[in-house]
Amino acid sequence: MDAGQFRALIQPGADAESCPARNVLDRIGDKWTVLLLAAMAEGPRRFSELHRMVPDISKRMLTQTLRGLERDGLATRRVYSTKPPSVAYALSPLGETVLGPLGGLLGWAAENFIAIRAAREKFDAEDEWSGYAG
Amino acid sequence: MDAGQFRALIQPGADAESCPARNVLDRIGDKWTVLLLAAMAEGPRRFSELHRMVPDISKRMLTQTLRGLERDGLATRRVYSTKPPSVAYALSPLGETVLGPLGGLLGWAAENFIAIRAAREKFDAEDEWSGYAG
DNA sequence: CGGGATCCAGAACGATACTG
DNA sequence: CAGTATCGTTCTGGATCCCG
Repeated sequence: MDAGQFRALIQPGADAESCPARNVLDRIGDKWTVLLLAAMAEGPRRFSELHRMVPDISKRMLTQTLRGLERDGLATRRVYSTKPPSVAYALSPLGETVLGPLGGLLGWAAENFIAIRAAREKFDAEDEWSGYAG
Repeated sequence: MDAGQFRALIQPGADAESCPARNVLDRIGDKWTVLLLAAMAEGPRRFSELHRMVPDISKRMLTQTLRGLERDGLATRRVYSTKPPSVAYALSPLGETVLGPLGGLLGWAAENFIAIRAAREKFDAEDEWSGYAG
């Protein structure tokens, strides 16, 4: 993709509500959404199963994040009236389609993480000298 | 990409500091980083130029976000000792490489935004009925 | 088991004023 | 012009308790 196309995707001047880029970034930019998309990538999972796959999430955020995905049509929620009740979450067809683009970005992250870390450490080291006070 | 590869990119159980996925998402998930990457996609820009391209950012956040990009090695900062001084920001070679994967995700957002909006409105409409109290 | 309700700490962000 | 410093707000997410 060239730079011009890239700028078009941002819609400069558009408010956050009507900008597709900001909308999707607001969702995947939160703390847990991507982890849960990954957890559901291989198939449906129960609530407690998702909680085990992402151990450091609180029940509150697990519920809330799944609600958000369901609201956006990326995941589906099915309730089974067993005793005690069980609930299964799965990616919707739409949700499946995000795995490709998202995986591309995460792949980039994995490939370049070393370089990023190195840049960070170098930057921080130089910053220490600029803070030098004699 | 298949689901197994997707899960590998997440590194379940890894702390946020050492997880490439969480690191890159923490950066692009903030309010301004992607807008600024887009603004620099076509070439170097001056500080005030970036401010005009992203009008609703405060100077504080503009500086802070650019610092973050510089720290991660995605952007470069060059100071020209003119009078008054001017500063130019540009994508680094590493920064250029993120435009592809990021553009893929933003393209997905643009393509599916209508469907997401529709799902949202449907979900919210049904929620109103579940809140019905007689 | 799968949540909802409430409270609270910290981070992110905006507004304003000041500076070399 | 290109920032820095400070303050105040808003927003996010964790902790805890309660429910069918």
